[in-house]
Amino acid sequence: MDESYRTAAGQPDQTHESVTLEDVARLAGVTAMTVSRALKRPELVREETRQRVLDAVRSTGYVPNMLAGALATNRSHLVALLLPTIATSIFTDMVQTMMSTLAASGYQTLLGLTGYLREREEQLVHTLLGRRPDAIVLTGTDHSALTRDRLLKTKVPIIEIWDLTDDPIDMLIGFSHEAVGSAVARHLLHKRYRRFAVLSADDPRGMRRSMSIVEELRRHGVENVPMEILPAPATLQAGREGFARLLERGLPDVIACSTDTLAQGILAEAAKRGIGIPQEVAVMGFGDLSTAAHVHPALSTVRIDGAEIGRLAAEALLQRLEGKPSSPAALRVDTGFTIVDRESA
Amino acid sequence: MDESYRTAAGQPDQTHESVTLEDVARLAGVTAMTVSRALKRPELVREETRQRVLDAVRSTGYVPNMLAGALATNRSHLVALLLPTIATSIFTDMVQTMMSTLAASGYQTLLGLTGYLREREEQLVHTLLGRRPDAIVLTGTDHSALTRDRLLKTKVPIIEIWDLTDDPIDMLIGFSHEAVGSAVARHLLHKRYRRFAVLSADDPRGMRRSMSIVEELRRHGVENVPMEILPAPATLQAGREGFARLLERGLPDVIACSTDTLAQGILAEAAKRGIGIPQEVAVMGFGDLSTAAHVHPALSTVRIDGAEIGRLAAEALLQRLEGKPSSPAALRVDTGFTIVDRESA
DNA sequence: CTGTTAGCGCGTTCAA
DNA sequence: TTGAACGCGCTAACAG
Repeated sequence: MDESYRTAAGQPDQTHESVTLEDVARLAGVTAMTVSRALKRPELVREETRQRVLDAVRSTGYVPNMLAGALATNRSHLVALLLPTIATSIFTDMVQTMMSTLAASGYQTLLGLTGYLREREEQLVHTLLGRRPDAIVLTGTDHSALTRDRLLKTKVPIIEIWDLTDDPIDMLIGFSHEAVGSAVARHLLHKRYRRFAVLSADDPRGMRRSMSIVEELRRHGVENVPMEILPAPATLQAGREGFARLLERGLPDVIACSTDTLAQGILAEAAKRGIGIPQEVAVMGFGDLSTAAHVHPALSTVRIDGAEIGRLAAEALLQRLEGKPSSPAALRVDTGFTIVDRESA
Repeated sequence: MDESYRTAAGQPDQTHESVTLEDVARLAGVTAMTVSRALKRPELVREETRQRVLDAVRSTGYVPNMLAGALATNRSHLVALLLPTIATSIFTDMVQTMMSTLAASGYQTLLGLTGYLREREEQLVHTLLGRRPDAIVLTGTDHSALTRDRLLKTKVPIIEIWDLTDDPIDMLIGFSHEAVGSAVARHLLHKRYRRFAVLSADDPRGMRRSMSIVEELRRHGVENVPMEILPAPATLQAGREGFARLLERGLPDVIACSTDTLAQGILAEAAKRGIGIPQEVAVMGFGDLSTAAHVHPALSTVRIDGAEIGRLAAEALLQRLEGKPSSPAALRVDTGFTIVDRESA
């Protein structure tokens, strides 16, 4: 009987073994409440008892249960971060900066990878909402209708980063991909290139940058710019393949890439084929400041400052979460970008 | 009175606005418990009531509060993943694979970045433990004494990945960095190079690979191998600088790098200086399968399969968390590595 | 098949 | 300065 009853539990015996406030309290000869205060509001507890409590904490190895804490206070100290992928270096600087800034204020980051898929993002938003994050960070501004709805209803602070739009869900920090594209086009025209080509990964923002290049060129009378599109995320190998395909359509003066990684792929394939970069073909990239800074001496590129986006986003969230009740105005920041020419670098 | 009472709350009015089981239950004309069952164990609920419940869920926009659920069941469905950094591509494949495998079984990932710092890891382990994760994944096997202690006491399943050791905390999936180093050395000797150099980032495992190269070379009679060490994480720029410094000590036949990124830095600097790779200097890298697969046609490299590590780790965890109570034996897997020569590729 | 009771661990809110 | 009672939202266990 006893035997069968014990095994009836089914799940492995996850004995609730963890030390609780109560355990610490008993050892310190106080109430759970006092222990809680000693840890969170030390100034409310007499020095002596506080010491007894801290000793008890140490000797028991007590670790506060944030699940319970979050449930009781309705503050999870969790920030949900939705990112397309970490397979490309483009976001790494932003992520590192945002995470460490948040961590410094006691917030942890719950990461969700969308793979540039809106349905995935939709599902992730739903699941992550279950953790009751104190804030949500979304990459991009293009979401499913359902996602937007859910998010607009929530009172959770939301930041969309890495893009601009006229109707953000809440806060917004990013830059215009159309502006990047046309700036690239004008830069290349200014440098007197004649025969252009575009190599793009098919992620939404990369495509917008690329299309914007094409359109700006057209506005300046350049038609029929060859363009190759490869599946996201952009990889070295994709860059090599794309370059090979572009070559079949003739050697251009310059190739504009949606990302530095593709540009580097071109460098690799060019080395293999003995094509001189930038003598025979110039290459232009796009990327995060820290990774792009020294990409390759033969490369020009568009730099964006991922770290700044991460820092601004984290600070805006913290302001909203911990700041004074004075209604925090809607935030909208254009972080801009910089064109770095290999010759001027 | 009423007025002052309301503002006395201090914190911004985080009105507990979220829909609860109770709300749904009321609408569906059942108990909270029935709603819970309808969602988690549908087979225990009559089809008709189940439908009523689901309708109520939809019309209220109910999202289960996993904080409360976790507290009640002592299962958080959270996996803590401690990683040195995401600034290098070396871990990305592992992370993606692990996260998606876990996500498929309803587990979310809590990321902690240690920056290769043991104190940081120690602190992160402490904080993350507060979330009561169902499992913990650590990168590497070298932890502070305190971290080890804490982790050994916990009953939470733990996996150390990306390395091997004789006394793992719990489960272990990785490969030997000493073996990588000596294999690289033998490979290069076999290819008849004479003048060697080593370029390494100063992260612990990278250093072990590099030192192992040097030692194996010494065992074969090659002494005084020049070695440059750069701060972690490895970047393109670090590779360029390191290469420049190595050149000051004379041009070697081959340079072995602790990471592909450094190797690519060498390629960039070599291109700038007009040094032919691999004609004048051969370069050897090290990296994750998917990113290293097509690094550069001029590069040889050591491939490790990050995706496999991620998959194995996730599956081992799931097995332990959801598997049959049959005591899950200690797990230890050597995932090995492959040397890929540019000529044989 | 459904409801009731109790408790997960913590913090808010009073009272002492 | 400290304690007692209660509730956060959910689910295990048992009763019906």
